[in-house]
Amino acid sequence: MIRMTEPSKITSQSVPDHQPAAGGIAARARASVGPQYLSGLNPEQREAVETLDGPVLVLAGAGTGKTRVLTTRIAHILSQGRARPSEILSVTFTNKAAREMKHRLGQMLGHAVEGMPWLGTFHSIGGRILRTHAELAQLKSNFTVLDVDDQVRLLKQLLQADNIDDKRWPARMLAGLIDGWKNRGLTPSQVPSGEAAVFANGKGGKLYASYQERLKILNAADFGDLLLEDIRIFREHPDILRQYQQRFKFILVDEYQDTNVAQYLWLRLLSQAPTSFASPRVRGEVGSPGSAIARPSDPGEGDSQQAELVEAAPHPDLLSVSEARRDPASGEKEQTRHVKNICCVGDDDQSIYGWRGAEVDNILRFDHDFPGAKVIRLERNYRSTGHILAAASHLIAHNEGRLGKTLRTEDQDGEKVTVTGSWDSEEEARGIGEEIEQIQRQGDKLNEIAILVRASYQMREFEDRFVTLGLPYRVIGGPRFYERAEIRDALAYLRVINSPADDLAFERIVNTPKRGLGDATVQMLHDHARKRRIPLFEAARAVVETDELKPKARGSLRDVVAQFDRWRAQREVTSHTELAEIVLDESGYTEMWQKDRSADAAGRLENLKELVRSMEEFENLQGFLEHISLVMDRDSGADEDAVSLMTLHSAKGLEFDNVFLPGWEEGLFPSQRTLDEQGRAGLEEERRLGHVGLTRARRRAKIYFATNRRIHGTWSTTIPSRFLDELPAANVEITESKGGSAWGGTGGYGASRFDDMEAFGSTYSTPGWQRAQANRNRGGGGGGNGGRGSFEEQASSFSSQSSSPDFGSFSSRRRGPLTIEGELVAKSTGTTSEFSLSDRVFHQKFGYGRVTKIDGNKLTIAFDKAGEKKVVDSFVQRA
DNA sequence: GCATGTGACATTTTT
DNA sequence: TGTCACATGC
Repeated sequence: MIRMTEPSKITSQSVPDHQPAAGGIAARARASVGPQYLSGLNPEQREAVETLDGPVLVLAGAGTGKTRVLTTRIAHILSQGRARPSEILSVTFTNKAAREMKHRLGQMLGHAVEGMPWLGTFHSIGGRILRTHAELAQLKSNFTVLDVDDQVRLLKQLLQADNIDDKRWPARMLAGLIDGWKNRGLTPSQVPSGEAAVFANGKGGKLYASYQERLKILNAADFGDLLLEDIRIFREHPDILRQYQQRFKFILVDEYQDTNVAQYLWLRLLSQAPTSFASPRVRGEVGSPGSAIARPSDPGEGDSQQAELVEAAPHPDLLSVSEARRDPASGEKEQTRHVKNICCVGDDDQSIYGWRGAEVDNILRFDHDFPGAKVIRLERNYRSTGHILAAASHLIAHNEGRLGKTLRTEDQDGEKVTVTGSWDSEEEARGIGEEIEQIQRQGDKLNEIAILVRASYQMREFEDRFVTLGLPYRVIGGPRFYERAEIRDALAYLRVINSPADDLAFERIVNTPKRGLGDATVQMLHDHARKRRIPLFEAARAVVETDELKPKARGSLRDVVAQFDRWRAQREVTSHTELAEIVLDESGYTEMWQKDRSADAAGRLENLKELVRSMEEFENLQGFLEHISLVMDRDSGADEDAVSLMTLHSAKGLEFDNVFLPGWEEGLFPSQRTLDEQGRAGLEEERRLGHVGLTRARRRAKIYFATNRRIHGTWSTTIPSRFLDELPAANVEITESKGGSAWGGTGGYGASRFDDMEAFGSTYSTPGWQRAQANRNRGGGGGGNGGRGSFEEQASSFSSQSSSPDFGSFSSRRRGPLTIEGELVAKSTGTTSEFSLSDRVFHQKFGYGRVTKIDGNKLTIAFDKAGEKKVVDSFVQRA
């Protein structure tokens, strides 16, 4: 799997990163919790583990064993007797990371993990703290955590109530703004008025305030509140803060580069050593809405933001904070004398969530925020071969705002990173498909192959291709489990049972499945509820006693109310899992999906079962609902051998032997939109994304760019990404597109295109091309003016030759047999298909259809919804 | 209240 | 191009 030059260290070093060492570390650690667990560490890792006192920043480059350091550090703290498990606060961003840490700790320590109650995500721990002190945030401890969808629906109602045109001012936008404010630690009164004014002609701030009010009435909190309300409580109740400060002897933070301001503040408050007296400083001195402060990296925007902030929001917290940030002498030293043992692990070069509020600044300024901090760099990479690492390092070196690390490996050079140009995105997909088959023939597992795209719309082409090839693939990412409609519906039923005041949940399911209770009815209920200041459910109960509704709706609504009353009664005598089954059944919800003929109905029913199954892990309905929105993960389902298809973002933290990186073109990657919106900072983040992509690869990294890409239906000509020029020539090899050669042969297209392929290879790094880029960057993407450089002129002349290079026009020019499809048929065609013409079939992705043509094991199927597709017969089943 | 048509719109997404 | 949200018509 991993080849390195020092065999003796290989196992000890790299195995825990990939699989449990058979009876190794875990067993030894259990036998005697001695220093054995330290033995496999390199000197830097060891230092990161053993430096227990004071603030520590571990800059852990990609593949340098960051999780290992974190878990070993915890083991070390415990084995040294410096703290009990319940005295260690250990936060991650994702449930996956938290689980991974628990798992590894379990291996090292046996059962001690059970006693690590404070290892979890920021939000789950924040939520836990908030539930403990809910009343201080005007909530009950059983408050509901709203997801984005609920959030938006709630905001929509507020907009309507305020007569704001939600076409012009979409609720989603407001949700984004509020989220952003919360990410920055700003309560409604703290939002700079300039910013609050950008929405709906100055109503933004007021809407934020009324949104918060509504949340309290609904006994609900959104994700942002889980941290922001903690911060507020900590600030307003120093005694409570002190309690936590005393409890947590050690704090560990994973992926520190991804923390936002709120998370920073939260950590910062908790990381101060408890003072014996209520500190008069706690309020003013701690914390900083850092993003409101100028980033050193983008002067223009930052300055104005800061000016605006200071001028517009003379909130004591903000002012003292910005001063503290700017002037290290102002009280900060004093304060940090009391900073306790906090260890943050992260990699500024992998900060790719700036657009979501992550502050690279947090990591860049760590030693400023925590003076006296020890900074330890992990630079030895145990993952990638030399060429890959060199390419990634060289690329990221073009960024200016970074702390700087030099990754090194003792691995061999391996294969060079390849860069391949294709005529268009279809050819790119064909070429990659072919290379994957080749890799597969060499005996590599499909599980060790990943395609990492910048934007999810790129996936489609690959999916189509893989479906025709019969190549198993899985898409990673997409909607999370609890975000799926069927799960949210089911949860809504349970929420209404658990908390009759949950109007959002009630509204969601009152007419799902359809019961003839449409907008008019719901509107009526709303009026009633508002007039009498009661929840919707109670309004419904009252309204069915009147004759305000038509008989049909009235009966229907009466049934709903009666059902919920019954279910609530049953709750006392039935287990929560059973209750869930009863509810889904009696409500007609399950039946609704059983009747549904669309392709994903079966999957939805499966998800519902999975939901009920997952409830067993919780003691009761209440406990389940409290955690569901925070800990429910999408199912990974990595058991079968398949190629992974995902965005660069979701690839962070993963690794594969073979990594394909398509779509390295200006506009797509780096994304034009990011460039437009974030300027240079955006470009650097895109570059980090490229760095993340490359460093996912262990043995092979392959980059692609196409000259023509279809974006939203129309073909447009693109130019290769500037990042290609930033790769080091010595570690990169320019290759030809395999997909292109499939047409090989004679005649106009194939030949000229092939020539052009070579032109790509040699042209994209010429001075002319460089100049073209420089012009483009300066000139801001106008139409085809002169002086653009040879490459694009060449490219656009191609596009005029073929205004629409779609599959049809190509295949009609095709001469010889097409090897890709030929091979496919030949491979498994010995068996004739078990299907016959006009058979009714079902396909996972396309749904139901009828077979219209049979060619060996290859079927042409006219799908009811998806139209005509060619599909390998093993992918469909009889309907 | 529901099915069908029409227009706007299109990154990345831990919790 | 394809999806999704809304509006119109039955």
